[in-house]
Amino acid sequence: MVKITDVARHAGVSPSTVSYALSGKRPISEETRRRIEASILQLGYSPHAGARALASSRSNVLALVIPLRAGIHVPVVMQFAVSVVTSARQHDHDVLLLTQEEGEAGLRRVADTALVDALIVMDLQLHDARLPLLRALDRPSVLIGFPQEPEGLTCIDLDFRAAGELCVEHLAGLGHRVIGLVGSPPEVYVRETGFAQRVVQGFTAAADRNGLSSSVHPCESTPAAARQVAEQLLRERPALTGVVVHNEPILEPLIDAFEGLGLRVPRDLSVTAICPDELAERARVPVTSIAIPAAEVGAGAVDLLMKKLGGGAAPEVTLLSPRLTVRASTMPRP
Amino acid sequence: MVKITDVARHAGVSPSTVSYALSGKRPISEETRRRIEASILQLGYSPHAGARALASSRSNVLALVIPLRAGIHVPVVMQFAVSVVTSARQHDHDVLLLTQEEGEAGLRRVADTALVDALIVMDLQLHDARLPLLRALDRPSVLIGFPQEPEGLTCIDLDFRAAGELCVEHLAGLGHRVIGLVGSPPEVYVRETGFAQRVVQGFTAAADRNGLSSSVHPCESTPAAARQVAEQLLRERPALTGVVVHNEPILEPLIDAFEGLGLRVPRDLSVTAICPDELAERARVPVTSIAIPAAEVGAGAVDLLMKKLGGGAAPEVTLLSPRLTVRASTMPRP
DNA sequence: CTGAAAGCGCTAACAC
DNA sequence: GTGTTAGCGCTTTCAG
Repeated sequence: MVKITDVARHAGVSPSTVSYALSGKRPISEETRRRIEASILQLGYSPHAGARALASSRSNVLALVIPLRAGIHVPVVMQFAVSVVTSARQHDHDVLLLTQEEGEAGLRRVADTALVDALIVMDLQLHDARLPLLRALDRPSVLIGFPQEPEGLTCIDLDFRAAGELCVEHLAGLGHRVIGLVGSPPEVYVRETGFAQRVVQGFTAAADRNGLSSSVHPCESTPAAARQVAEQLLRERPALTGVVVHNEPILEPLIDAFEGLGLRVPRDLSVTAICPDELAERARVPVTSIAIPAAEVGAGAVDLLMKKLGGGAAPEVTLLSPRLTVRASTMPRP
Repeated sequence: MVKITDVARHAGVSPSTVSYALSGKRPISEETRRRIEASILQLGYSPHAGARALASSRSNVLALVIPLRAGIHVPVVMQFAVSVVTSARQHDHDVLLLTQEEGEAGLRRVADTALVDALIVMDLQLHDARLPLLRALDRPSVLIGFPQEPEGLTCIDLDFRAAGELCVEHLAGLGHRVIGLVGSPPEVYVRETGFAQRVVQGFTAAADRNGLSSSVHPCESTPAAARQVAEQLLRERPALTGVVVHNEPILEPLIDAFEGLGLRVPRDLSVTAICPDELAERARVPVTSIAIPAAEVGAGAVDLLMKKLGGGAAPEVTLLSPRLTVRASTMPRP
């Protein structure tokens, strides 16, 4: 193995000069720098990560905790992960993958052994057991998602409240006056990440603001439940012409159910959703939707972490603005 | 930060004794071990990963390269990844996540800097550009999937040939005499991972062995193509009663197409597939299928790597036997 | 702008 | 069964 002393000798300089040439932490004469670079290339030198970590107390590795819980949409998680890795690499960092399974112990382990410099945690519960630990850890962290109390933490996610509002604004702009939100399963509104509640808040607020008649319908993620909600909606609110869906698995079944009941989308009923683009695109009728900007969130999380690692302060709350993509499932009220 | 000398002093032993107590690399008296463990707990000691890596030339980290290519089924990739992480942890290793994007440079980087001890590479092309590098690297690696020439490498995957055979045996056992394989898009048979070819080989061999009349139909992954293949099959092979599908996206569309042409599944036509269970389960008619045993493959890959890291020899080829799950889409020939 | 040298915290001979 | 100690390869004062 070729080491820094080999390079130094070969270039006729001291090891520290090579080190500084590599890190840029002090000025090196053009001439010296070129000689060093040539030697590195010629000898095929790569600094030893462990030695570096030991001497500098920086591993240049980030931990990424990915969720395993049922009900999460896997492709989106993958998008987050890829985006985090890509962004991390741009900051000369690597990414260590942790599963939710290891829980607090895993976080503590990689932090305490100095395996990683910082952590990114996805998929937070409103009252996550890991929060106290994350607050206490000597290493910075960024959370993707929001717990009940973001105090003392750094969180980033799509602004789900604004997403709910934006869906309503879109429908209102098309002239719809009676709308419904078909939401996540009831239990999601109780525990979990709270994003479901925020969608409801945004939906309701925007509906009120625009003078729309609105109603909210939590719904299990089964076709049968979707059918039931569709029937109920038509029965109770015959003037309904707009629906917002925030429940990935039943997007298609719900549309099927409405069509089975004689409503054509979008002729009789406009449908918007908060869901991954791929799902919205692939539906029988491509659905006007707001996607989770996984790439932006991932990159943003890394940027925040880098700022903190650099000693800077990061905002506790970072909300990304939703963007609505108009597709074939919405049109002006008949 | 509390270090090994602190623990040693606190426990009244030498640093090396603490080290050996931790690694188990030499016998420690019961009494001493207890004192050390108590001190570790009391002081909250965690060994510094970098220092460890430097002194032992072992980082206890594995690299996992995940694919990004279009056409791969994301949930399966995630299953692999989770399984690798879980298995690695059981061997006291962590997992560094690399994306395909970095290519050879990424592999070289993490290997040369001694960031990782070994590598797992997913989603190999038949003639993968990374193969020479993997063969030359001073660190062991395991490939999930098979290149054209596995010589000098260690590969593991589902036995796709046996999977093709098993589907046919199942249909033959139900009395079907005329069967077809609806396969992956044509281009997949040319480049890519070669698993598609192996399914065809198994399918054809088993059909011949059982005296069945068989035909193979590559198919684009679009509903339109699926419809076309269905029509063609009915036209050219009116006696057809069994179909094997090896093309995830069109599994449902193909069944729809057959039903649209007046065939009921499974009454008139038995359908089996090679695809993730979730897909097979969720179909309109739950499909008898062979899944990719992602958890087993991931765990197997880690086991092979550990064997190699331990200085042992690992077989070049490890094929996992397919398991067929009977669901509602197959029944005896009418 | 460059060098010398003292560690970083741990492991693994080597000694007993 | 335990202790002593020499590194592992790099970074970073301190000195010039």
